[in-house]
Amino acid sequence: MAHDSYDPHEIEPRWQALWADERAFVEPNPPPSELGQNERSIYVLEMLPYPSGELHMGHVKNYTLGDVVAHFRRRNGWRVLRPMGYDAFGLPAENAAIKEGGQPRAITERNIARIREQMQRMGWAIDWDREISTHRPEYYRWTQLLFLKLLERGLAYRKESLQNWCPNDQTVLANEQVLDGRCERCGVEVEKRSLEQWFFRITDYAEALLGEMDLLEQWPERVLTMQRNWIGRSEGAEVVFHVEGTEIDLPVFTTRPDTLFGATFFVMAPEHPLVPEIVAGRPEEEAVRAYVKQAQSRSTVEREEKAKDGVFTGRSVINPVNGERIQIWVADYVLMEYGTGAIMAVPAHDERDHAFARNYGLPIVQVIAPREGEVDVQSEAYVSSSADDVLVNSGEFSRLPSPEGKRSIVNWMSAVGIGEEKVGYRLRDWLISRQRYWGCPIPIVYCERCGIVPVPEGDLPVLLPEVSDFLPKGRSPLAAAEEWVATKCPSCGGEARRETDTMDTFVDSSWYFIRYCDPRNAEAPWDREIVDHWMPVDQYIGGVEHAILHLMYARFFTKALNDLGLLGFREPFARLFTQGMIHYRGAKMSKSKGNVVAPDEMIKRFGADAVRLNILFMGPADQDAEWQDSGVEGTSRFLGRLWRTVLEAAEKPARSKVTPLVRKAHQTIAKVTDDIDRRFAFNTPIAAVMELVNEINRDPDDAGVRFAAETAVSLVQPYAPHIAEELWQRLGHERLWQEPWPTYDESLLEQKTFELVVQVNGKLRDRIEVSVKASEEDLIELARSSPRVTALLEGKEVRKTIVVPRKLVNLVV
RNA sequence: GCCGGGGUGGCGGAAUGGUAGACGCGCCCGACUUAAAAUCGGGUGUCUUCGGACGUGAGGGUUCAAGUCCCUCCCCCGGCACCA
Repeated sequence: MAHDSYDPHEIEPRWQALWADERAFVEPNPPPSELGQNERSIYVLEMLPYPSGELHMGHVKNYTLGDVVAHFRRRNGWRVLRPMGYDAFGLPAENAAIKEGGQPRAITERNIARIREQMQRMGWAIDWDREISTHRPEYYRWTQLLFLKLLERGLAYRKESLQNWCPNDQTVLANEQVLDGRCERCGVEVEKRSLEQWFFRITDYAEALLGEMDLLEQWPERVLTMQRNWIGRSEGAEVVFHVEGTEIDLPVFTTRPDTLFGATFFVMAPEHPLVPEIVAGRPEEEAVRAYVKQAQSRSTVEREEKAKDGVFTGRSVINPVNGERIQIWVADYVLMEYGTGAIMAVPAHDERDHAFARNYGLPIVQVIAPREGEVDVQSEAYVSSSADDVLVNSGEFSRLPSPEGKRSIVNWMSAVGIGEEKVGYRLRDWLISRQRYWGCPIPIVYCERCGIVPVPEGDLPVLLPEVSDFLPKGRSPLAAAEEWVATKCPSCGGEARRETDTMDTFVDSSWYFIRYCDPRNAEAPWDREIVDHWMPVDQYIGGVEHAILHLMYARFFTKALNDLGLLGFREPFARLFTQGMIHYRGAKMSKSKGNVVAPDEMIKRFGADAVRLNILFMGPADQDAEWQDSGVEGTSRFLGRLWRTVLEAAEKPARSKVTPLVRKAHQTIAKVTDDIDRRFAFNTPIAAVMELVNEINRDPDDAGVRFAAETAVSLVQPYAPHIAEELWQRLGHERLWQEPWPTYDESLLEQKTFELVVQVNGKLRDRIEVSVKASEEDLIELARSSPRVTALLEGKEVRKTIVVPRKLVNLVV
């Protein structure tokens, strides 16, 4: 009988409408009496999308992965929280407003409408009742409240310091947003500017961010490594050097206290605040001032590339371990941002100090020696962290092994009060101020009398006013909104001005996963009981590009909110899966490279199911993958084959006979279930279902055809839900999304016979079809009597026989 | 330099220490068709004297048996790096 042919464009919208009608994927919060009973509840979350007008392949991969997990869990009897929203503040909308005119708000709303529609066309099983967007007052009101909570606890603060400034985007950037001295967004080289800005004290959490990685057993190693690198913990000591002839003490941080006796000079960063005081009134003052000025005009990149230079200050410090006078220099190879902005220089054992010493003829004294052999520290620094090294020229500490030397010197220093153990971090506090318009206003007022005054919680939200000019001018466009800026001090009622900077958008996305649990709460950012019911997120899925930025900020927020008593957990994301990127024509698929394949185009041609199937069939989801133009054609062709195969099978009666096809179906259930659940592999289940369908076509008269076809449809549902529902219905059933996940019968996993592999000396010599009931002795006998084997055994003695039941026999001669 | 992840046909990739290359793409042959598309069937690692031999970045090792475990090395990708 002839069937209609597979038409995704007819099927897909119909089922999407039905899912919406029947509220198929809406998961309301449990009633208060059931909060906390969450054994069969799971929170599946994918990273919050930025709503550009266009869905891209990265989104398709991300949300289809989540979709498979969500469907799989739901059909296995779990309550699944799977929300969606938009990371809607940010520069692109503002830049679009500058370019095309209009308000960022309107542009953003338009883009959200478009991307939502595209997502709905993908058929993702999302609870749209929980939709949020970070740019709406109902959301950012609470972002502001959380800022105030952090402020109250001393975790938000304002300070003046040298910051990364992007001259293109006309705003400061957090350290995390600078790559190789360039703006992570636009690629322009960043400058240094001294500005007063708002920070979050993430460095207070450096230890927790490292230590509590234990709670993240399921995170990919590479992400943890990146975060560890970023935090950059190093153990050492802080040692105080006294500046001769002044009242000034200068502390330095060193990881090598065992080299203290080798400190032959001292270096301060050009930006060190005490440099002017040290040289004031001295003959060297002019030269030092000139050097500092020159250093400040050089970019970070320039500083690194040039030879190490510096200038003598005319002053000396006293080396506290041996009382020796050593010269103080100012040099820009010492960074103000790390440690104390000053170092003790040990040229014998540090390459940088060595280069500097050679340039200026400063003394080089060896204090570390290998246990055996000689090194010439005059020609090259001896940099080694070997436990076999010993101290030399170090007074009473000489001849101690290096690790012991470290300990002894630190102990002695803390006893006499000149130094102590100290841990240093590379991590800096998170700079959150942005001199841009389209972001969450910082709820702060500046009053001449009262200073920095937080906006009272009851006055939130501080609404973002509409302005007409978004062109960046080095200060926030909000500063031009005079009526908005001028306000009354909440504390004294006098004249005051609002903070005009907005928050980094990473603040918005550092707590959205919490809001999803209780998205319509108008009294508070969330109800803790509800949040503790769903959170932490059981399975988080997203791009590896957020390994440091978003994932570290969100971890910090969660810990801080936990310390504030607002949450009952320390880590936001229990399990993390990072997907690989999509490449096309040799480069990462991206708008800026001009090599995007629009999912929308693909849907128009092949339907959402084929696109979904293809993106996961491409390869292991955690690896980067090259987009193949012919790929979707392949999966589309498979869906056509599935369609025809199932419709033919639908005409056959259901029988309960155990046939080879029934066994194959059970094997496929086992394989698909294990792959999705335990291995988190999404490409191989598709191959397994393809195999099953091929098998059905190979033997369409097998009595198990109908069962096998139903199994194939059921197993493919998380990947291709539209065609699966349609076929399920045509097979005479109701709603497949509500159908329990198929189970397999362990006893049917084995075929009646198997192919016995016969090896001689480990080499494949023959394959024999054998009943699974054959005993070991039978197998050996069969193997030995194979004609191809007897020829090889001729005149030889079998020394050893290995039998792997139901697999192979290996005869060793 | 340090840390992490990789390296398998023409391509994407598959393989709890047990048949290397499942599944798909591409290509070749055939069927259907006036023809084409679609679809269906068959073939497709390399070499071969058609018996086989060789083959998972290179070289060693463990094992009855290694893509898989161990050692040495090469290459590619990512992170960190003037961080004291």
